Amino acid sequence: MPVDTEALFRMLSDGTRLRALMLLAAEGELCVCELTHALDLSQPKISRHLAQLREGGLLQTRRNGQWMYYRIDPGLPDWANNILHHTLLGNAAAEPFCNDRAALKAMPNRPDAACCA
Amino acid sequence: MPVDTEALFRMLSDGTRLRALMLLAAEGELCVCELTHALDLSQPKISRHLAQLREGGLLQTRRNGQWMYYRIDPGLPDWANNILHHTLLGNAAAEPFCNDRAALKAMPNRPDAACCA
DNA sequence: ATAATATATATGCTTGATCATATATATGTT
DNA sequence: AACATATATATGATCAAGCATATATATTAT
Repeated sequence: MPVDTEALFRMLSDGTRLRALMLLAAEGELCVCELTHALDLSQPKISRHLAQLREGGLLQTRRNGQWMYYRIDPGLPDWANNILHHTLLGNAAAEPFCNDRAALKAMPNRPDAACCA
Repeated sequence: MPVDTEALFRMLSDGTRLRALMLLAAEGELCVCELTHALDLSQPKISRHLAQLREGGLLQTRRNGQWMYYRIDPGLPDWANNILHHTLLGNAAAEPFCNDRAALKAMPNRPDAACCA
């Protein structure tokens, strides 16, 4: 199902989902445990919001062993990509988004997605 | 008070507010009765959402006689303007936005804002 | 000029719906 | 068994709709 305008903004209107999307927009692909660590939130909370984003057509998933990787759906329409892009541009340097990226970089024992993509 | 990212998206996540904002983005400045006619919704409902948009820092008002005119706050930060701009670009031709503009054009006895701006 | 009325807009109040969180539990992988 | 992830349920909070009503401005009549 395609993303409609109102639904996209509803997805972006929650802090947890917005942080997850910005991190994914900046990093490309992340598993649930990386998002849980970077945003410092409970795993069920993250998982639930990721499921919403997937059901809403914003994210795609890929299983790699025990890890479930999420990425922004590459088939999003241009206007939706533009909105994500400008949101990242306008906010990447601000809290909490910059802090989330720093926490991700500092995460010990990150599963290596590149090895089996 | 400045607009923060999450609050902006919360404003855009409601159909009535989104339609009002798109119409204002396209037309520049409109009074409550024009919005009420174009969106074909009750006056209290429109007025409620316009008040939210004003309190959220997205709209400014100007009284002209018995009419209250609303416009998008010219002092919005660039990233917020970009988001409104791309949202309009990506959706102006689709329902319900195109229909709202048509209904506005067809409105009889529109108050003339230009005469006393 | 005052009073009465009409029009435009805003705002309490209540109700029903939606939504995010927390906790607990289940499923799937190594 | 241990880890990663998902889901079910309950609860509290937020939110939008509808209605009635209040305020402000304009118009008309006396």
